[in-house]
Amino acid sequence: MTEFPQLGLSPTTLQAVADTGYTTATPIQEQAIPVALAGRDVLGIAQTGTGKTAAFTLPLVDRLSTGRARARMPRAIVLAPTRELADQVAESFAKYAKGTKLSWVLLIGGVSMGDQVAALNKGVDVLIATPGRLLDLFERGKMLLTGVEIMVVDEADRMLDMGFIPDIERIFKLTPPRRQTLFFSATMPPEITRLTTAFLKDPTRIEASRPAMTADTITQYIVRIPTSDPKAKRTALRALVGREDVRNGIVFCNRKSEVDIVAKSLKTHGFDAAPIHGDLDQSHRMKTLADFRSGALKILVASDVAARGLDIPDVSHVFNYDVSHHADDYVHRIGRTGRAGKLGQAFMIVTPADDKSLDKVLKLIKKDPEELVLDGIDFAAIKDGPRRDDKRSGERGRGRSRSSTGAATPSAEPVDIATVTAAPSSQEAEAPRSRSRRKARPEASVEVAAPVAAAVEAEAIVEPVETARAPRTERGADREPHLLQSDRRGDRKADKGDTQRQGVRGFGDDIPAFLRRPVVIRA
DNA sequence: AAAAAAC
Repeated sequence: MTEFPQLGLSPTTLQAVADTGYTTATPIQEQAIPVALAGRDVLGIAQTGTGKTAAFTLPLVDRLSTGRARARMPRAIVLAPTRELADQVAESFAKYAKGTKLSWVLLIGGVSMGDQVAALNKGVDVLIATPGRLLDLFERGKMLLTGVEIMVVDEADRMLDMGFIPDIERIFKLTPPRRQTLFFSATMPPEITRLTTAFLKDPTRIEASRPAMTADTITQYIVRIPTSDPKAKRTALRALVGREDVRNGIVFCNRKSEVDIVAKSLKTHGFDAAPIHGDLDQSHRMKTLADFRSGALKILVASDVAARGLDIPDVSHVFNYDVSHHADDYVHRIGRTGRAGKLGQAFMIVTPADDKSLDKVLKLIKKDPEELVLDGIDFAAIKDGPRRDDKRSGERGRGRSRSSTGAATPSAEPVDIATVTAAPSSQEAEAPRSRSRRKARPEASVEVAAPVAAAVEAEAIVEPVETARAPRTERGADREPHLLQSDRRGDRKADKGDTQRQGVRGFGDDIPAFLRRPVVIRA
């Protein structure tokens, strides 16, 4: 048990810590803070919930508080994989840099650049950033990174998953080699090891005592249902959420479209729920998360954007509406509950189609969660019941379905107070032959107006020639403007109508016949 | 089978 005052932090920083109410350092803090204060590199193998953020924020604040930033010359960078995590780090700065003159700015995408640029111009000590926006601003000449004294990389293995490693590498190279680096990752796959050997100097390796694969504070349950029909799954979910005493809970889905549908279904049935995923605009994401944190929102329906790292101290329930395809995602998801010594419960709805994924999860967690049986739901009736018109649009997993989801009418689905009882063991309920999910949507083929599709084709055809003449820049800003405007997202809609008249760009009046034919792209 | 991240 180490108390914060023993770690060598300055009185100002210690005061800020005291104000938060923390007195005892976590193992990762206890080990990393003295090393970081001494100016040495740290390689921290630790997951969220171990106090990692404070482990780098505190020494960062302490070491930077003596100097002052110049315009466009930040002194430190903290990189995080998602916008929400970056924001979380910024909150940590707000707490711990309180008594200092340090300034910081959150550089993330999805929000206007104006304030970010203004802060850079004025001079800001710490950039807390996602890689894309940081590089974007750098390329626009908004800052120099030659004055960076400390660089922090958080959740490096997740950055790897997300394909950020080249960006991280690039940012490393833009900062001076003599900088101090604090590098954190929950796991150390080879690619991450390569990065650390290339960019860290004689780092002190610190391993936070590996928390058990899943914490003992989390009780896990499996809820098997006999069909993977989305409507049946939603019914099961609502029954489950309804019978639990949910103070606040997160429902995880595998797809963004499903997140929307499930959130809507819960709302329609009177639950206080809201969706969060990467297609929602950033201010909306932030507000939803803030509401959930403050308790103003009870149920967060989320994609895996919220699976890792988010630190919400007191989540009572996690519901896995879908089984994660990657077992480690499951561990991260349920890790949103049972935090800070609190008790949590995690449920996973399992359909016959999930066998493979479930096996992987069970193998990883090395536990055998108790099985619950949802009584009182007639799954066969849901599946085979009278087909309503809007049902199909609800299942049209592509684009926005106009007429809401099958769940729009409360009476449509036999919901209600299904009772849940512990099952003796394996359950005999045989799965009615589950209609193959993907086949059930011929709508998934999309008819595309000829010129648009043609433009898409045209890229493939013309590109080699263009490339030979003048290599494109990586980031797309300087693409040949006369060719393919239409594959840029924002332009697509506009072009659809226009190109009909204009023909296909780049072909003048001589459009090959095959480009004029309607094209069907299969999903 | 997916999600995330820049305009």
